[in-house]
Amino acid sequence: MEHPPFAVTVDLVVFTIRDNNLCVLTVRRGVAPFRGRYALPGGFVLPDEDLPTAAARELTEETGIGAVDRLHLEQLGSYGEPKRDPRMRTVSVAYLAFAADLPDPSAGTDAAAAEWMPTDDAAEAKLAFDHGLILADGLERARAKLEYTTLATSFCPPEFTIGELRKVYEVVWGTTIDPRNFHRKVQATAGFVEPTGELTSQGRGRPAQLFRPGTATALHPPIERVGDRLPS
Amino acid sequence: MEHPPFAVTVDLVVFTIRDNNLCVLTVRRGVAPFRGRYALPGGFVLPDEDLPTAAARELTEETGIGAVDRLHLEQLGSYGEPKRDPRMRTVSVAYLAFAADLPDPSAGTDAAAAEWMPTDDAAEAKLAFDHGLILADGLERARAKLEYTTLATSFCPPEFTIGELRKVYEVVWGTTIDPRNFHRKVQATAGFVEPTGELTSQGRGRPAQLFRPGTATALHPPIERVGDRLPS
DNA sequence: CTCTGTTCTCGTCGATCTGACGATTAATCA
DNA sequence: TGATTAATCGTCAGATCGACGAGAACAGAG
Repeated sequence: MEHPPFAVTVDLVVFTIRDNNLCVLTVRRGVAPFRGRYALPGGFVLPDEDLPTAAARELTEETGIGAVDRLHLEQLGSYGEPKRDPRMRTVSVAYLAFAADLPDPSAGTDAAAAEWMPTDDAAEAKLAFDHGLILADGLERARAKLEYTTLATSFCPPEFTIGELRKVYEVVWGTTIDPRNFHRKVQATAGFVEPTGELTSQGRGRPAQLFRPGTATALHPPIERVGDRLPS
Repeated sequence: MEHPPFAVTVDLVVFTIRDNNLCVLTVRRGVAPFRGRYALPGGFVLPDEDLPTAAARELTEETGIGAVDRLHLEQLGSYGEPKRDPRMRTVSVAYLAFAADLPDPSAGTDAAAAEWMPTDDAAEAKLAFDHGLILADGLERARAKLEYTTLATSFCPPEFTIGELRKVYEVVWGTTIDPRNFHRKVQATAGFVEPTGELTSQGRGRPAQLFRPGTATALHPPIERVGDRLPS
């Protein structure tokens, strides 16, 4: 039994929240196949490169997002359907990333093709290859992760209010959450957030306390994903 | 940018429970590298084969376990560290499977090298390649899955008692669980188990009701993984 | 046959958590 | 100044959980 040659790629599902919308990072393809269609950023793994390294490199190359920024990166899964790429047999290892709101990737970098697209639009845009499936899997993973981990803080700036953190849950889940119960829950979970001792001075309404991410990574007990689903 | 050639393999972490022990399916390698060492079953993906198909095929070829048997199969993750296989650059897609107690794979099949090994022994046996890492990831995934899914029934025969189901949790988690609270919890979760209406006639103690797996796949709320950790 | 040990099954009780929601505080906006 | 908005603190009833008591129904020992 020989070992048939495969091409191995990494693809990235990078989420952020912009303007109260969950957005995914996309690139417009300049070459066939799927020329002109939107796709997830990604590319071939180099001969001497680890998979997470390849994911980080492709992200930087195509979008200018560097390791400098606070970024969560985890493996999502692999996709190897024989005809997923009409050119050759490929297996793609998908990675999932959560990013705080970042400057437009198209400004000032060599990756002018990259842009943030609301996930609703991306679902309708018929992404290239099987990237629509990968995006759907990433979305479900992201929603599930908010339930039992502290990763929602990855969507926030270094210092944030509990209201901003709640907005993350509401945007990703497409629900509304009672501010009072959420506030109680977050405060009661040791290590979720740490107070900085300072207050916000902007926006309307009563000023809010500022918090930093805490040291905990898991939520016990989790934050249940229920509530009124918004029409979207 | 070219596409460097990779070999793509599937590796399988197959768990079952034998004699009150969580066991993993292993094969003894007959060729270099790692000749004579134990490894997870697996092999190369064929040119026109989907990844889950390759996993199922390798499982049948190497162990005789067919699709006939009740078996849960899910993707665990991919491993592509450049030097994980000294022969060539490979990426392995690992799959995780839960099986009910099955006959010895070495009996009557062409896969005489396969055997069930207690996970504790496997952790000490220094598996070939990075299979020790893959096993550890599979073990953690399996333990987590029992918390919030109904997959514990995959370890049971088609009809089982609540006591047998509880034993699955105890063995996989290495804990003891209060039989009365577990009984209440399982009964209160709609769709977890369905009564067959019959009783067991074997074993000591009061006969127990027999159950089938229900239609639910997720547990809301989950069964918390706490309790007295056994020394093991 | 009786006793003992084992396992299944049903219940109770207090602590904790949750969802719904009232009320106050402190800012901005008209 | 009054309306609006958002943050924060409390209250309360219902659900759930862990710890544990108690009875039921079997097998095996003496």
